[in-house]
Amino acid sequence: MAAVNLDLTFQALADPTRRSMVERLSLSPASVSELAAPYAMSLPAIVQHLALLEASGLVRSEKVGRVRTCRMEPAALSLAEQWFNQRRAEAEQRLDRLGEYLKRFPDGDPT
Amino acid sequence: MAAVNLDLTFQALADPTRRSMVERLSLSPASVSELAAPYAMSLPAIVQHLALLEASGLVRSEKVGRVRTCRMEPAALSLAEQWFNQRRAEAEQRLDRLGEYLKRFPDGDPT
DNA sequence: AATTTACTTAGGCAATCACTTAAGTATGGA
DNA sequence: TCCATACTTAAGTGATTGCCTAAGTAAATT
Repeated sequence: MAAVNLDLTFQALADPTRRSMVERLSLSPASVSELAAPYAMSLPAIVQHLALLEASGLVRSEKVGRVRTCRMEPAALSLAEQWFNQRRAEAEQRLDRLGEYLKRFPDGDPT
Repeated sequence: MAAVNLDLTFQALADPTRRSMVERLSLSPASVSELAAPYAMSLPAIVQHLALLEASGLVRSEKVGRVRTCRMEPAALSLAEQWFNQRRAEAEQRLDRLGEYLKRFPDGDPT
């Protein structure tokens, strides 16, 4: 099972190159060279980005012959999504409590 | 208007201290000292984390007297959420196309 | 067997990060 | 007016990041 951890996931997504690699792989799997093609940087640089994406669990890859094929691991994305959903839920709870309060004391502070 | 940018947002969320500060502020606004209280690190370190959270647009703060009060800026969170939704939508489209394909050629490759 | 393709490994380098301590500056209370 | 509170500014340090070039290795292709 891939290591899924929010630190590494958000870290991986913080870089525009890596985020755009994720966008590419969300469409379909690709080889390292295909993945590298759109970027001006060296292949080793791309492979380093890929290593971070794999460390975060967002991407997995396997080598067949001399070609390494990379694909998304959707579970890692959904872990991050859950974190956002929790924050949103808390914010909404807070607004609900405020709403209740205002319903009971429409003119402001009860003191 | 706060600068909202995915690089800075994910960068901000990649650090466990900052993420936990966001979790705290999702519950209610807090002063800098309140925000700093749970952590072992120095106040300047906390203020630096806060600066990054503000740079990302996730948090906004204002100073009244000698107290700076920090609160969440929900719009910045939802920008990041949208990015995840788009990735998920793409992954689902891909699976839909695969499903269509399998419906037409249930025994595999048509060649 | 020689060459090309597709990565992989190793090392280096400048910039940024996550802290630190020390020394400020306002503000508010006794 | 003195003192504590709530930050704020500045400067330094070691570790990590995001690249690079150069030199591998191993699997096809010719």
